[in-house]
Amino acid sequence: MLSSAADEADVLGGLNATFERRGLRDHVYDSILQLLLSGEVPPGSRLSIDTIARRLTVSPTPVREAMVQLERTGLVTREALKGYRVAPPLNTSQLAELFEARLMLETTAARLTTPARPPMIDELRAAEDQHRSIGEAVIGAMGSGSADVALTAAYFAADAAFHRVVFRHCRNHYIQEMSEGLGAQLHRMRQSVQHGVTDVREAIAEHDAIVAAYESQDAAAPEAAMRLHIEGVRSRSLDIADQS
Amino acid sequence: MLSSAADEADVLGGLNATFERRGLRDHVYDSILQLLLSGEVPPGSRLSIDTIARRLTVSPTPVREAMVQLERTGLVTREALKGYRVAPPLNTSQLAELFEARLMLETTAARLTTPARPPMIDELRAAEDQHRSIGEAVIGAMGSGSADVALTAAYFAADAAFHRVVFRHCRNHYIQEMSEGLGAQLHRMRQSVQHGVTDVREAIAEHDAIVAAYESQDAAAPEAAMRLHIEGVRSRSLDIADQS
DNA sequence: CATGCCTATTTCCTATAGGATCTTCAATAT
DNA sequence: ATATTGAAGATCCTATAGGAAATAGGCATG
Repeated sequence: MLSSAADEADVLGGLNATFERRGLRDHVYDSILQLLLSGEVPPGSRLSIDTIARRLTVSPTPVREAMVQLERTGLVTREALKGYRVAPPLNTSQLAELFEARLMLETTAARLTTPARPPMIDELRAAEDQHRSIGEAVIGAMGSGSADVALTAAYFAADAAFHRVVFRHCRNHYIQEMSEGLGAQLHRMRQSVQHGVTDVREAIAEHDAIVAAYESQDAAAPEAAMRLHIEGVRSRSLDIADQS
Repeated sequence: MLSSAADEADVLGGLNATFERRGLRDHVYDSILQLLLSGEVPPGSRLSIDTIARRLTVSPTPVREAMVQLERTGLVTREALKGYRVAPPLNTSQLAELFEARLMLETTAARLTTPARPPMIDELRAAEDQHRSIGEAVIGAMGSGSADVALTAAYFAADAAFHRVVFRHCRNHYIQEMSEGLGAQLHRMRQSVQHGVTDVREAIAEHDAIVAAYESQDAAAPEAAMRLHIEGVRSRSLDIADQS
């Protein structure tokens, strides 16, 4: 994500290091988002405006604006005159709705990217290689019994990157935006499930099937492969959710 | 402690119906939204924070929060240190993307509401009656050559209400939210096309076909009818857009 | 002992003020 | 005549202060 900024720094020799014209509001937004996605704050916790402002050494106004932005993503809830709270975890029915929406988005994106252009297949294959290598590391760590937080986070990031390749190439800003909107909810789900990742082998196999479907020149194959993958993730996740 | 509050609400019935505690921010949001949807402000106009604040006799802070909220809907654009502007009109490719996304949402919603429960069909039929009556008034006004702004606004509202019935009954908050997000963009499109409404007869016929499809007990019929409708709206709108 | 009421503190919400930045417009040099 | 430069005005952005509401705790009462 920082690669473009790093490239500029290489060319310009780090001249305009602090020339970002992004306003203080966006930095505050990133900080709070990172705090929420890290999972350090349990759901239902109060997010005091000026407490956050003091910890970031800014005034409450930009914090308030970042909160409005976060409210629309669904990560925080707001009650008038009572402040903001971390959104409660998703229940089973909300989880089902989330997967239904994701199934719609991913299958549509797969259909819109068929037939696939060569650069997309290259990117997809590279993303899957990354996903597979990290996934095998996760499997190795599972054998030793240690649940590495950073490793699972990297795994989820690689998985998300794989799917993002498809959305990026479907050339539809609205669908892409909807997908990113669901991304935050997905992260919220993973926190609530919390038992780590248990379906690495299945995910790798299904991703490989998706890549193969794009290469097969069959017009209906990518959408079908993507549907199988999302439905597989859904059934596996709902099983885990039912156990708890 | 929570049970007592619920009991009190039951006992008191609908006594405190209009005591919404909605903060000043939401009122400002509604005001600016109405201003934008009215079409009085041309695209690209600057939306000065404190000018709006003075006209609404509030402080700039709630206006700023409402702007953040509007920015995420795509109705206004923000440039750091340069302020907010009314979003520019949609070009042809954006229009195509918008209809592609809408096609995905509406067909999915139609599929999720099949088979239809009786109350939904009743609501749908009532919404279509409303749409038809207003549509016939629009046709009559077109014959006399007068383009009534309020009448066309009512027509678009009736059309949106018809589609909203389906989304409300598909029981998926995420899809419903996405649909409402596209609603603002749709309104923006209608302003840019601006030539009034020219496909009233086609829209009424296609809506009737949708209702008939729900009544037919054919599991695939509603989605197909909805697809035909959206594709019809798309081709008619893109034709108009190409002419201009 | 349980319940309702009252007060104090914390927090949110709005308003106002000052510093930094962009835009506009006029003047000047080429 | 055109492009550049400079300053004035307006606007945005951030910080601080005060009023209003909610929460927590203590106290009186049935």
